[in-house]
Amino acid sequence: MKSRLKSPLKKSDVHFFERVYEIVRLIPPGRVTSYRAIARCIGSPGASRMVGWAMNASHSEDGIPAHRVVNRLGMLTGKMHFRHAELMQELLESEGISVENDRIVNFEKFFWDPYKELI
DNA sequence: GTCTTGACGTTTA
DNA sequence: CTAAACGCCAAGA
Repeated sequence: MKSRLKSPLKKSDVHFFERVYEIVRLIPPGRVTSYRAIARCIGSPGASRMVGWAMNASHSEDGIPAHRVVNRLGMLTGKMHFRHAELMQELLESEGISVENDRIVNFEKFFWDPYKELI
């Protein structure tokens, strides 16, 4: 078996978007995670931008809680891509997460790491 | 094949 | 704190 330090699957088997969606769907309500954590769980730690890109393409998908994905600082950088700019914050607050200045309060407390949870 | 685009992250000034 | 420059990597043109 050849060394595959990055992707555990062959290139033809890799469905980057689907993997992102699969993980995002598993984020529990009231919890959040970061683009980098998802990318790292997939096996491409440096593909955090792609995770965000996958979210951009997730509008046609169903059941994707994109509001639970923020950047490493807990900032709602992607709120502008929702139907309304404030929808992301509203969804988070409806799940008990406080947001101030586009940043999640006590981000570490609500952070959900798929790499740890999906062992 | 090349080139551009990004809901990111890190570093530097 | 802001601003800019890189690096990163998958997808589309």
